[in-house]
Amino acid sequence: MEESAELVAGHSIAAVERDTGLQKDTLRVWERRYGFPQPLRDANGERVYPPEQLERLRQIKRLIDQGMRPGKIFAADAASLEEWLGNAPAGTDEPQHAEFLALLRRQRSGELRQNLQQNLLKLGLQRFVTELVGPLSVEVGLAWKRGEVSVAEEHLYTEQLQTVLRGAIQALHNPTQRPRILLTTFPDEQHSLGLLMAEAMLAPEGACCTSLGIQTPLADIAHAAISGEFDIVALAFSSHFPARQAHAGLAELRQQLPAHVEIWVGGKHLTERAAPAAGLIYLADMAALLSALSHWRNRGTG
Amino acid sequence: MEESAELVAGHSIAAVERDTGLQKDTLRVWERRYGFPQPLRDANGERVYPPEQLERLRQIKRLIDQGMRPGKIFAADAASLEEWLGNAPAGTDEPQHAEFLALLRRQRSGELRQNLQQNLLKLGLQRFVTELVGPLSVEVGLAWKRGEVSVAEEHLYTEQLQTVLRGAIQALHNPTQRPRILLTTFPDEQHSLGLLMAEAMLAPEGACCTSLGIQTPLADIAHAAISGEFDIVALAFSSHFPARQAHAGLAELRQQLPAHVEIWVGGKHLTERAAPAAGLIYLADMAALLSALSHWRNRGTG
DNA sequence: CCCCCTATTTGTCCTGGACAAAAATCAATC
DNA sequence: GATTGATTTTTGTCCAGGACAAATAGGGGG
Repeated sequence: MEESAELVAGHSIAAVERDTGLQKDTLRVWERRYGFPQPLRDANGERVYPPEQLERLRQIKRLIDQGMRPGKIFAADAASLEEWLGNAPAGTDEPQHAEFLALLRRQRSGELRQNLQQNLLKLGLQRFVTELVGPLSVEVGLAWKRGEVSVAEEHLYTEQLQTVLRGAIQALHNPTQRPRILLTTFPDEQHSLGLLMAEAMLAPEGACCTSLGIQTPLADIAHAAISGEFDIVALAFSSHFPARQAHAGLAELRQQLPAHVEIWVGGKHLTERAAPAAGLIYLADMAALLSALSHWRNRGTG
Repeated sequence: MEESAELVAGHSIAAVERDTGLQKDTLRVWERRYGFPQPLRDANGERVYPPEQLERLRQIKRLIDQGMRPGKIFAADAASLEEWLGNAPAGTDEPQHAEFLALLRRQRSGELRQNLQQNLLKLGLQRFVTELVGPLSVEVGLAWKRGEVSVAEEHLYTEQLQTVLRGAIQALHNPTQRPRILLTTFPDEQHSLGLLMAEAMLAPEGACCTSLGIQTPLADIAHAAISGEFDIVALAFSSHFPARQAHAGLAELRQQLPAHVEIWVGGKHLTERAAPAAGLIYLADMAALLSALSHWRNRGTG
């Protein structure tokens, strides 16, 4: 019922699904439409994927995650595929970032954290976020796309950064001040760093931040905001969150919340596209959080 | 391509797969063979599962995970099914837990964290985990199932607990000692608290823990373990992770890792079922981590 | 009681067709 | 020329119903 061992021959379709994240149906329909992958068959007629094809599928998945379309990928030959994987738009590596990336690639989690901690003390929390963490996270993402950093190493980065940021935020928590801000994301959103960075920007300003973490259902966000008497609901969206889904959800949330509760929308790709929905405040970057905050305070007192 | 919202009508087969851990093929073949579930159909002829059937499927999955066979379950009537399920040893609410739950329901995140922090100081990190956090997390989960606690409140609990645990762990990190333990979960696993609790148990013992957080692809776990020269890979599984998927993945991981790297498997429901896969060390609870650790040390020095 | 053989149960895989959401392309307007 | 709206193409998921092997249960010997 389940492949076992599979000594050298290859992998079952279930194993490929596990390893690549591509659904079984997708693998079969690709084979039918594009002629790749073209697995061998065992005695029972079941697909057996050789290791090379699995590796190629992993690469293809990476390209698709980057937004490339299957049609183009399968039409291309091996040469241009290699090229796409290697086409680093060479973000000018600042020397500081190169150092972090080197630590990451060598899995020196302790040193990495120490280094982050030192920079936090040197820069202060807010500049730490805007000047170091923001750009560095982008850089790590790019390095992952280029295949220079593995998923495991990206996770390592996230973990260490979480520890450092949470430690700093914890010390600043002030439960009595205003505004009261509820931070969270929609369901399907996987990335929590944006929330932590936002909290790190707002906490030193004396805002009372409460984070629900990622993936809070819409109805729960609205209910929590009302019953917790929050002034602002801040939503974070990572760059590949479907814009359509975001706008639909935001419209519904706006409707469920009383007008005096502001909704802050973080996520560069949502601000770029002109989508001037009423009653929403779009924030292009972390610095914009500060102006939005002072704006709220001026309004409140003025 | 993907269901969204699904206001009240019901759930797609993909949603049911996500929620129950039962594969799409299994759901279809049950319908064919046993006549249950019997989902409605939408305009396009696709299955739409009403909430009651989804709930029943969840119950059935629980019974199967306990070792009961589908044939018996589907042959039984509703009464005896209730009876099978009813033998749950009603968790006696300790007064301390009631207090935490009350804070949670009133969204007093600050007081909640303070309270957790005080208990941490009072009990020490390891007893804090085994005596308070473990039982309390189960209690919160049950309260959620009973509808007494919302998703938002559960998230709030997770966030506060993360802050407290990470703060405590950070101070203990010791990068030079042995064994070096890599902590993470398989893809599809959503819950990170188990990892943090494990780290909290191990760090005071002088183990060098590195957490990759949740959802690390199999190949990346193996690669990171080897290149990082880890002695142990510890995987956490929450109670509803599909056992089948877990065992398949563990077998493959065992194959990809050198024999001298131990694999520790955390998750009560995986240890209950007799699944004596060779080369894996099953841990029924947090306390078992300590005996596994001393076992490793005796072996290493003995 | 344990071990081996057979029968049943049960989950996964298969094929090939269909369709809707998302993306891309094209058309028309300010 | 750029933005909006309609149309076409691409692409992932779903369906039916048949097949088969691993897992389990049942039945004798030793």
